[in-house]
Amino acid sequence: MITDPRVFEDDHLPREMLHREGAIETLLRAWDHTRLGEAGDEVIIAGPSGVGKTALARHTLKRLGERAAIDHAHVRCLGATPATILRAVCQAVGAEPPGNAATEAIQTHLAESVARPTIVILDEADDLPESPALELMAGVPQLSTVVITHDLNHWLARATNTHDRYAGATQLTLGRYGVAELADILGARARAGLPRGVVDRGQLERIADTVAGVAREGIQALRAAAELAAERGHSRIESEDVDDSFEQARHRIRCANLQSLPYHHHVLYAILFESGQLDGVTLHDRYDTVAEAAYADHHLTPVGKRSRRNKLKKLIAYDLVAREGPKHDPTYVVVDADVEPSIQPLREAGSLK
DNA sequence: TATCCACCGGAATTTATGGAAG
DNA sequence: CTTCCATAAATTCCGGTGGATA
Repeated sequence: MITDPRVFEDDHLPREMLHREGAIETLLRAWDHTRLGEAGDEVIIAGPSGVGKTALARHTLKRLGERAAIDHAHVRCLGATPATILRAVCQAVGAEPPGNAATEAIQTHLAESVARPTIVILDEADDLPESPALELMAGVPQLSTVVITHDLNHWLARATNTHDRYAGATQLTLGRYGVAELADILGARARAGLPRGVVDRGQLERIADTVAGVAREGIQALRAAAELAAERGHSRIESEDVDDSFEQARHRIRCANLQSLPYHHHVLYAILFESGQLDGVTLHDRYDTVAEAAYADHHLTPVGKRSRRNKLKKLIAYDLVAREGPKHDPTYVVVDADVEPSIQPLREAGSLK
């Protein structure tokens, strides 16, 4: 049923950004100087997950690129070190620095390589305000940044070193879409990626309403509904397909999340999956008894308790595991029993008591 | 109520690894 | 070949927290 799968990819850029006209104008104004060869203003875009902060920045930058000579870079900053960020920018302007240059050497290298106005999108920049990366980039003429974060004030409050620079930035806060607005957006995706007439306006509005205006979720739900309809042999999307689309979309994300994690996480997940739920003490005990067998034919070795806590936290962040019960001694439970572990490290290590 | 204990999670430190320059 | 710089993962250290116990 899906005629163009790319339309539903997370990083797909639509030809038009519906209902963000004002924001686009604001951004273009902030970058007006680039047409004179100067650096643009600094920009901060804030708002909740999945409302199109990144898409807005990329889309507007693309438009700007059609009429001005600029370079741009898109850096995902989550967990990135200052050197990693500077390196990514270097790469975007076509000047790879030596593989292990000192951080300051990379900055010098970058300053020499930037030949025209350059705009750097610092995506997932919530942890960035304290980072030396900002100061280093501030020292490069013709370079300006777009900071993307969830909470504008929280970010500014922590930006001590570069506060002056960013306090004067163009600040944009995006909210969740209204039901009608998001339905428009979903309609555009449907026209681009689905056959005519397989979904109606009422269904789009229902999706938009259920996901509470979060575009990313809405788009994935629409895709899931189309896939379910195809599996069930429907010639168009039925309401039962919409019913099940949300769980299907979440399920897919969870499976992908689990697959993306390293082996240690899989061991912990498999242990939890075996029982469905465990308290912290039993979980650690179980890990200890099972560890040798689980890691036997693996180049990795079992990890200590502190590290297990971090893995567990990651599993929780990925919505694979939840903590329930009192804060003190909570129970860890598998969120989705249909997400199967990829390993069974426990078979040969005896059964549970 | 005061004290104790086990776990949580932030921060600093250690360890392993790898590329590049001298 | 050795040294320098960097990253990533894991461990150590430690203060905070909340339930249990005397």
